[in-house]
Amino acid sequence: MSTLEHTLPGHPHMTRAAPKDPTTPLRHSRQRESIRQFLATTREHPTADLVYQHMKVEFPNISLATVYRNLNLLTDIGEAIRITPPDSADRFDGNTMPHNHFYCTRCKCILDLDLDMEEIEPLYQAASANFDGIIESSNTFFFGLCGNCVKTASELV
Amino acid sequence: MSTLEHTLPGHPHMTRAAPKDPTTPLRHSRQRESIRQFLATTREHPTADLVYQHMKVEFPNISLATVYRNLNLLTDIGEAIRITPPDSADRFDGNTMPHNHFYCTRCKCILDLDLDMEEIEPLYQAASANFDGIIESSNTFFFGLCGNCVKTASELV
DNA sequence: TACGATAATGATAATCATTATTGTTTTAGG
DNA sequence: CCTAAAACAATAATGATTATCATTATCGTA
Repeated sequence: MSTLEHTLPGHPHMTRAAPKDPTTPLRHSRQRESIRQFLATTREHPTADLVYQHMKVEFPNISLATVYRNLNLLTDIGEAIRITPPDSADRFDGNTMPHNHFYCTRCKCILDLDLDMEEIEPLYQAASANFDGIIESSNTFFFGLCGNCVKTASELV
Repeated sequence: MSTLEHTLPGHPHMTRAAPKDPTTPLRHSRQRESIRQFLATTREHPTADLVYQHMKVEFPNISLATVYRNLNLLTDIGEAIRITPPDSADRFDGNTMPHNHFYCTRCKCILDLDLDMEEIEPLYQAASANFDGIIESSNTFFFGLCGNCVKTASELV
């Protein structure tokens, strides 16, 4: 396992939404379990609001706050990854294996990139070299047009 | 010049704040000039609000909207870079030379990283390889503790 | 030098994403 | 069962950013 596999997953800001005392174990909740499940199966990198819409099927009166609470919680405990695009709401990804993301500037979809994380390792090393702090993780984001948008754009000519 | 030097600067979302017709040249404005100047000289990667505070010295009744408008405009025309941290307001950087950023998860400062952009090129190539869209730019963000925070943290023991 | 078209501004309302608050319901251990 | 507190739903509040609109500044031209 590379160093990166330890350090890359998730954005590192803590917003624990549950027990005051972080040593007390989490209690079970059907809502959280369902959110976790949904993230585990979808590849759509949904926003909090999309997760909310989806949860309403099973829990007609779930609260948006509950969705946020649990997305933050899952992110904090490393069971989800938060993705922060420059111009829209955060997305969440249940796939915590280190991987990279692509952001389509036209349709604003987020796609996984099939890019070996080993590629990033030297970058990480190089960055740590002449830096007097401690680099704990890195995150590479790619921008451009997704396949669909390229097709659509060419049809518009 | 590498491909990257063309594509890396700035986040690629357009929010033009000025002329309806983008072919008409920009008019001069003292506020915009001052904002541009401030970005050019500072290394602090200020938020819109910090720019606003700074501008108020010279323009006591400048509007925050004007600051946002011009920061967006400068970003659009490639004279500034927008940096979007995962948990706080956007920062702006007048240095449009391709470079990377470090984000301190403790004090939330943003620092430039002395990392040769050549390091990133292979990553960019690799990402483009098996991807059916068009990758136009990439952005690598590093997280961790800055030098000051490392020092402070060790003193607290 | 004044004039007119419109870009740019200041003031502020509106929007959007997210977090905080509060009272109620669930969970899980005794 | 009973109870403490975790988790919830509902919703108010916050923070960042954008939209609106009436006024002012810029700049080419009369």
